Amino acid sequence: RKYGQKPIKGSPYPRGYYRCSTSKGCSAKKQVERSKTDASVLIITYTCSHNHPGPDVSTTNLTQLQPSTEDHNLPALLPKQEEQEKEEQEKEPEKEKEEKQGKLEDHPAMKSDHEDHFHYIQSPIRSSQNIMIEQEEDPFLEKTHVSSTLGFLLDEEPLSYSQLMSFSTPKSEENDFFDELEELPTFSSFPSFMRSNLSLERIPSVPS
DNA sequence: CGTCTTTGACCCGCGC
DNA sequence: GCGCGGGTCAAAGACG
Repeated sequence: RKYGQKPIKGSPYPRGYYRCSTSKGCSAKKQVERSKTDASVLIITYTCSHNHPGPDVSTTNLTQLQPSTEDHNLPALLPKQEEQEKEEQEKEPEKEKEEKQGKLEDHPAMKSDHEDHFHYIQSPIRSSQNIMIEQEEDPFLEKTHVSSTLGFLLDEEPLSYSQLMSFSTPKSEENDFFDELEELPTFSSFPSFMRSNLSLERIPSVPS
């Protein structure tokens, strides 16, 4: 659940703050911001871990992923996030209705643009590094979780990670930015699986 | 009616 | 001690 948003000094893009709302005591948090250097790159930072089992594992798809992610700090939670993200995604489009949507529909080209970016983004390594750095720098973050998360991301699928972060819409408005943000988190949770997932999710969001 | 997103204000830590 | 930047809280509005 989003609980705050702040403009960041050296970045034209704001940073969004998300917290796990599944459980009161859960202190799992997530920060999402767009790289100032690469608008197509999203930087997602996870803080703390969930102190509760995954809520609705009903997200069948995720279930598959879970086995591998289990060891990582983002276990069942991931699924949950995915759900949230999904919801958000749906919501976001609503906004677009008012302003952006028109744009998207009007500019189907954007879609291709999107895909292009994807490709482009795929150069992951750099993104991953960014993330790691941020997390490590942050003393507040639970290094344990962070490192494991990052490590697993990097080790297992740096690419996926980059994909997560990478978004298209460099010039897109903030709304778009956030919209995408939601999706990213999901990916981070799912290593290899993410890729397909990502594609799937993204597609729907893009009106054809 | 309940829940969630958005946004402004407040608080805290850090650097100068 | 002051100012700046970042993170969180709380109120208002919007939506389902």
